[in-house]
Amino acid sequence: MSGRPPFYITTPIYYVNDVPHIGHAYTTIACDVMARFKRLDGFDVKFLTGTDEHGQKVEKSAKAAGIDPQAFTDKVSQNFRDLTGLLNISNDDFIRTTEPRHVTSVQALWRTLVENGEIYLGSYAGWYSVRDEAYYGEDELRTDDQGRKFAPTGAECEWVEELSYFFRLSAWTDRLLAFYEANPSFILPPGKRNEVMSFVKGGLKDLSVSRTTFDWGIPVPGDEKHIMYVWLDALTNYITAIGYPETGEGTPYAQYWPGAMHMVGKDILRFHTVYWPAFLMAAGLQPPTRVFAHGWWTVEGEKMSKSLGNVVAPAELLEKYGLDQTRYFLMREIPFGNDGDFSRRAMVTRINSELANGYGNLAQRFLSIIQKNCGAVVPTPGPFTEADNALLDAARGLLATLRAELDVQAFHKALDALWVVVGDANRYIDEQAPWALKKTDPARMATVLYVLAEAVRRVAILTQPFMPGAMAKVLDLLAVPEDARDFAHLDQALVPGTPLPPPQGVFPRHVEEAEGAA
RNA sequence: GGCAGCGUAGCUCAGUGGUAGAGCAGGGGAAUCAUAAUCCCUUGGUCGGGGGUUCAAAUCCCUCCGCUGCUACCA
Repeated sequence: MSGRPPFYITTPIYYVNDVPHIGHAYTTIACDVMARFKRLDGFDVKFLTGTDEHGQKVEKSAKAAGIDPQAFTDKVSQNFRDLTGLLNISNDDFIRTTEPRHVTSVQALWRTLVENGEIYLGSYAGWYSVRDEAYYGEDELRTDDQGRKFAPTGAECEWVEELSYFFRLSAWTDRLLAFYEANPSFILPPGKRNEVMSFVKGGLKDLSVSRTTFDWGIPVPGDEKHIMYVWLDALTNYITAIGYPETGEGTPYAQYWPGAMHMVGKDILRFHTVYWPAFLMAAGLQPPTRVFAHGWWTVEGEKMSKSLGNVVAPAELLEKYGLDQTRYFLMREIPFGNDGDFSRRAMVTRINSELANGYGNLAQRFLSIIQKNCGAVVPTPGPFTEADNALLDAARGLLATLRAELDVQAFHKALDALWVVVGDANRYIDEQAPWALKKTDPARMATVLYVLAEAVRRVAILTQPFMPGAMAKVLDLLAVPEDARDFAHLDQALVPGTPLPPPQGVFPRHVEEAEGAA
């Protein structure tokens, strides 16, 4: 227990049947930036990611691979665990829906819902596509000359009737709308909130929450022929990880819930903003605080797809462009929440123009003057001029700006604000021209270099959430102690006389190698 | 079809009533500490078309064209 305010952030649990791609990396990196920012800002952070491992598709894939589902998921889940290492993700936990703690949690939630009269046994009938794992409405289907029915996806459908448990979602329409009204920033960005609200306003039907057509899932307590609906299973991971069903005082649940923020792709927005709050409220629990739906990346202007063969593997990017560069690009290139395009050209432009030329070169130029002319120690400043204070004030103002931007997940704006100060610093060094002061006024030169070092120290501390590796290097170059790199130490200025190591490039320029038209 | 949104400089976008903006790209210049990086100046738009309200519209209203999202159990 600590007095620090709690902050709980989650990625979706990734479906193990997928191969990790840039989209997974994007979601996870965004969460990592939030988590690191909040930690540096003094919050007690819990950051969760993991894998979703149940369902008919997994069962089939396992069968196709000739192994049992558990062995199969053990194997593929590791792909996502590896991804967190690759991306330097600071998650505190990695949950798998096949873990005992999760089975316990989901079954407890189920029992509570049953006790509360929110679940009843009914029967579900409709046109079902095995391939799509989905039911379709009569009006959606196409009938061929032999009377066979086909889904819009082209998959053949069959009439299926099965016993199923239902969740009384219809009863929650008004209470959900009231919840959205009372919590305007529950769903971000605002456009998505409107979509969800208009969907709910259209009225909700009860939701089938169990299946009997396959086995790979969590059994319904007391009626084990039934497997729980995948979303009831999957969504519950967010409270499993904080110890549900233990919710009493002093538990992680009591500490972190309901102050949770779920980061999701726009495709799974409804499950998180309609079903999930309804499940929770029906169980007498509170909905989370924030669900943010981000957009999708295209690649060189085209939709990413297996058939096009243009799926971008995270490892490939990291190898080619570097980890922090990739993290920076993904957070900077498009307004968070919008769709955007990933292009090699844009990537290289940002790396060279903003990282290498803008930031890296700035550090290199004043650090090398210090190295050569100030005895390789933090210079001793004299009185500050108006120009000095202007730059320092700009750097001092960043914390408030970043807090406000990250409060609504505006990562691109946060980076933009940081780079405004980088630009200020580049103008400042040109205007002050310390290389000229070297001969005319060494004391003034020392002041200018000190001001630059201080400004860059602040910028570097605040940029850590986005590029932890590179910023650690910058802070090393400024000899900032490792325990003085959180936001509480922003006002702890550099100490004149502190020895500085020889400067090293932090962001190398990216030079395209000659290569084929790949 | 219904609901919502978008269409502003070559590209990506900001700007929601008061003489059109940023970054990148293009052109010219300065400087030389630095990763041939930086800084300054600059070319460029009848703000999708048309109509209306207003002293004044990219900004409000109507209409047309084009594009996008959502429209339930498709990870």
